[in-house]
Amino acid sequence: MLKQERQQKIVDILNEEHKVIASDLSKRLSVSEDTIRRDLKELDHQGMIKRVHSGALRKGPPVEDFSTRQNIYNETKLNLATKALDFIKDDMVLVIDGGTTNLQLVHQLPLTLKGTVITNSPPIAMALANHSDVEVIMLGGTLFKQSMVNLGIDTFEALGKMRADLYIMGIYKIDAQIGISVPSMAEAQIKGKMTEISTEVLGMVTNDKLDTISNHIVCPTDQLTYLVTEQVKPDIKRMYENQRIMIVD
Amino acid sequence: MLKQERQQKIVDILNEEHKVIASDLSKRLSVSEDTIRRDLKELDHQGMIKRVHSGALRKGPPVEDFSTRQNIYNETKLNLATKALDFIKDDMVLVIDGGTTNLQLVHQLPLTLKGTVITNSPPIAMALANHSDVEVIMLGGTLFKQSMVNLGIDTFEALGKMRADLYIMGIYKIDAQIGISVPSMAEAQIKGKMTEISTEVLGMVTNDKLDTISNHIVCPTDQLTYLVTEQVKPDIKRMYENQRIMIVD
DNA sequence: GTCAAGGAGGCACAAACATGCAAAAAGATA
DNA sequence: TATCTTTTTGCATGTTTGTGCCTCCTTGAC
Repeated sequence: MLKQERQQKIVDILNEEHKVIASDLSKRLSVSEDTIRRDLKELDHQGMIKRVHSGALRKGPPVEDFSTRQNIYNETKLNLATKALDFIKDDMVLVIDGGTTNLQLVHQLPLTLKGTVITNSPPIAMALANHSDVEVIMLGGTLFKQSMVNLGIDTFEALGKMRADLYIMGIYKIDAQIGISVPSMAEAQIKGKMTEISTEVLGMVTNDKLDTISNHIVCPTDQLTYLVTEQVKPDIKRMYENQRIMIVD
Repeated sequence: MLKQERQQKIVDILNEEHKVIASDLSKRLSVSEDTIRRDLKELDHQGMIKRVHSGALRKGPPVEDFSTRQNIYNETKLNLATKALDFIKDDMVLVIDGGTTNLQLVHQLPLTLKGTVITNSPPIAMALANHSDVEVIMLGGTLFKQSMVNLGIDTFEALGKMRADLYIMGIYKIDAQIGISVPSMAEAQIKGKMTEISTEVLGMVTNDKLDTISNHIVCPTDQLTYLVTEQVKPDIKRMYENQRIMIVD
C-alpha cells in the first residue's frame, strides 16, 4: 500500500470515527506503530489532523457529510468490534450476517487478513473489497432493505452446502426470558442455518438493544459460543453462564 | 507499443484504478521499470497524474469509496443512463449486472418505479434500497472485487430458475471483429445466461471503452436488442445494423 | 511516587529513484 | 534500399526514501 494512500485512509477513518488510536491503526492498516506515528506526525504537521498522546483527533468543526454515515460513529460499536477481532484468525472460514455492528467489525479487519467470508449482506461484501486475501462468498436471495440482508429459500439452500469455523451473528435483541429474537421468520431461519453450519458462534450485541421490543421470533441459541457485549446485565449473564457461553466484556 | 500509446494506457488505468504502482505497470505493459518511471515523470510534469513514491495517483478530488466515485467525473455515463431510462417501465422484471455505467443508471431510476430487479452486483442492490416498490433479488456467488459482481455456478443455476423482460448489460469492450468481450470466462458465462433468460437485451457502453484491449472471451451477442452508446463508430454501427439491433445515440 | 504505554531519534536494509551511457528502435533523407 | 539522425529503451551506478527495529526518554494513569 502506498504511503499517500495509507495517510488518506487515516484521514478518512478519522472523519468517520472522530478519533483514532495509533495501535489500532497499526493493526488495521498492517504496518508497524512506528510508521503510523510517522504518518500521524506528518498529517499533523500538514494540519490535516490533531495529534494527541496515543493517537489523533479530527481537526476543526465537525463537518457533517450528507451520506448515511450518521449512525456509523458509535463508540460502543467500535469497542465491540475491537473485542471481537481477537477471535478472528487467518485462514478461517467466517459467516458474517448483517447489521451495523458487524459492518463496523468488518471495517476494523486488518487489510492483510487471509480467509473466506460467507455473507448475505451486500454492505458487508462491499466493505471487504479492499481485503485482497479474503475470498467473499455472497449468498443470494431476496433483499430485505430494512436490514440489508438477502433472505429466502435460496439463501437457506446455499448455506446447506457450506461449513464455517465461526459465525459472527449480529443480534437485534437479547432477553433473559426468550433469548435471541429477530424481526422476521425469514431472518430467524437463516440465522438458525448459519448457526448450524458453523463450529463456533459469536454473538455481538450493544447494550442499548437489550430491551428493544417487538421481536418475537426466537432464534436457536444453544450453539452460541461467545457473547461479546459492553456490559452484561446480571440476569442475562446468569442465563448464559449456565450454558458454557463465554462472555466478553 | 508506442510510447504515446503506453502513456495513454497508464492514464486510462489510473482512471479506473485510482492508483498505480510502478513495478506493476512494468509487468502489465512489458517494459522496464525505468521506462515506467520516465513515463510517470513526464505525465506528472504535464499535470496528467500525481507522482508519488512507488507509483502515481490520479489527479483531482480524492476518491473515497465506490459509491461516490462514479458521480463526480462522468458526464458520459450520466447521459447514457438517461437514454436507457426510456426502455424501463413499471412492472418489468429487469436483470442488471455490474459496472459503473449500470450503477449510474440505477441511481437515475425514479423512486416510484415498480418492478423486480435481479442483479449479481452488491452495489446495484444497495443503490435500490430506497426504491420501496422494487423487489430486489440478489444472485449469490463468489464476489469478483475488480468489477464487484458475484459469479460462479450458483449464480448460473439461480438464473436458470428466472425469466426477465429486459437485461441491462454493462459492456466492457465492443469490437467490430469479435463483438462483446469480457475479462473472464466466469463473467462471460453469466452474461450469456442473463441474455438467455431475458426477452430483450440492452447493452450500454461508453465510447472510450471501444478500444480497450485485453479481453478475449466472447460473449454471445445474437440476442442484443438495443445498444446505447455515445457515438457509435461506423464499423460497429454497420455490424449491428445487419442484426436488427437498435442503436441509440 | 511507580510503572506500563507511547514517543523520539538513530540505525539498517530493502525498495525505489535519478543519472549517464550504450544499444536498439524509429524516423528521415537520399 | 541503404545510411544517417533522433528518439527511446534497458542496464549499471550511486543516492534517496520508506519502513521496521532498537534504545532511551516522556507521558499519564494509578
